[in-house]
Amino acid sequence: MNADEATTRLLDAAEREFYERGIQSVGMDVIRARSGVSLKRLYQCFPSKETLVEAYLRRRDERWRRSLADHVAANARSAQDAPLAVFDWLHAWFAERGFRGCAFINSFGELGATSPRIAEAGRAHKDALRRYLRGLTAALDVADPDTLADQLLTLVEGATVIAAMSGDPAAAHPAKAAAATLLAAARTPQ
Amino acid sequence: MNADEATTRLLDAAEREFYERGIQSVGMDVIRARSGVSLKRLYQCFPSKETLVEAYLRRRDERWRRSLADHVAANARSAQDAPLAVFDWLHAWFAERGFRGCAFINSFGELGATSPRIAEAGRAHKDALRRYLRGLTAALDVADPDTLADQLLTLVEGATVIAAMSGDPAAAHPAKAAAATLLAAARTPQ
DNA sequence: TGGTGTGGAGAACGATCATTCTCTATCGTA
DNA sequence: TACGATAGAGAATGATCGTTCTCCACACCA
Repeated sequence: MNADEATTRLLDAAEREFYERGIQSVGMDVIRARSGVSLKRLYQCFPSKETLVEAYLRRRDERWRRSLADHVAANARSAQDAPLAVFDWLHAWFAERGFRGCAFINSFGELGATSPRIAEAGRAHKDALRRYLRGLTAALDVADPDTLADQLLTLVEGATVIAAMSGDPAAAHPAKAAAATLLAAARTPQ
Repeated sequence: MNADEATTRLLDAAEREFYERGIQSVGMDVIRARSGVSLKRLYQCFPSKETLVEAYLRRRDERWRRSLADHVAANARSAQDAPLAVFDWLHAWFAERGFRGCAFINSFGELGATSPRIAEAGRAHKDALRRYLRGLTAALDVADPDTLADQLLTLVEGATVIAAMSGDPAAAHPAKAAAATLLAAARTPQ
């Protein structure tokens, strides 16, 4: 097995285990066992657990945002419809087997106070998501697209937290309805 | 020192340390040192770390919700204003020194998959908050107060997560503005 | 064929942690 | 004052974890 394949297998195992059970609950030996990569190779690819966690978060960030953007690009019928498609994608995500909330919120709560690198990875993810939503609202004819994007971001995060803790994917519905109301109100200022 | 005082000091130390640094990052010896309660007494009051964590969460739940309800009761000028007062209280909370997000979201992400009791404490907190918000929206003349309460809950959770990760208390502002828009729209169905 | 380096398996190390145990001192009571 | 129970300090225990080290097998090259 070459170093590239080992890296991929390590990140796959890390994502599965860390996301499912939390970071501190998963030892490096579990990563070794689930990836089939020896400990020596593991520490060649990632010199510490923290670097492995950071790499897991950064890869997940990219994949998560690409999946969201792809869905919105493929399913939104208009620029006005795009922000609502975000919540359809969220609902599907919430309903996935093994959904356990936002990996960045979870790892931030667990290690944000201890590890600046993990805290920063979480901030980077949220910033990128905010930029994406601003891109969607900038295409609309509304007075304050940035504030609207911040409101949508608030709904996205809130729905994710509620879906995770309640275990009910329907948490996406009030969020989508709220987003629709905000969009309509932003289009027709009093 | 009697058992009651020991319990109080233990819960005080637990809340300070667990909230600030996360649960798994704080050992029982730290709780002993910061509370001034001996290990023997500690384990008489709480037979395991998990029971201490659960007690910390339940006490924090009550205090947090009472503080919110007191603020809203004291500052809301009308039933229509009450939901917005929630976000003023949130903003003040976000600006507190040592604010580090919602203790229940954090502990859920850290240990929800491992400890059913901690997961349940988080659900209980969110359910109680939802009931409180439903109480506020039930007093309004709106078509669907329960859905409105769920939307407010989504905004509350989202603002809390964003404020924690960004470190910026201003996350309360777009949430409050969104709440105002939703309230106005609920009062005047098209 | 012999030497060298790489990789894997897993033992070893050192630290930390939850929990329990030991020893000693203190205190209320007769 | 003498005794029995209780409490505190902190050592001990047993487990886990991140990380490193040892040992051996195998492949590549002269």
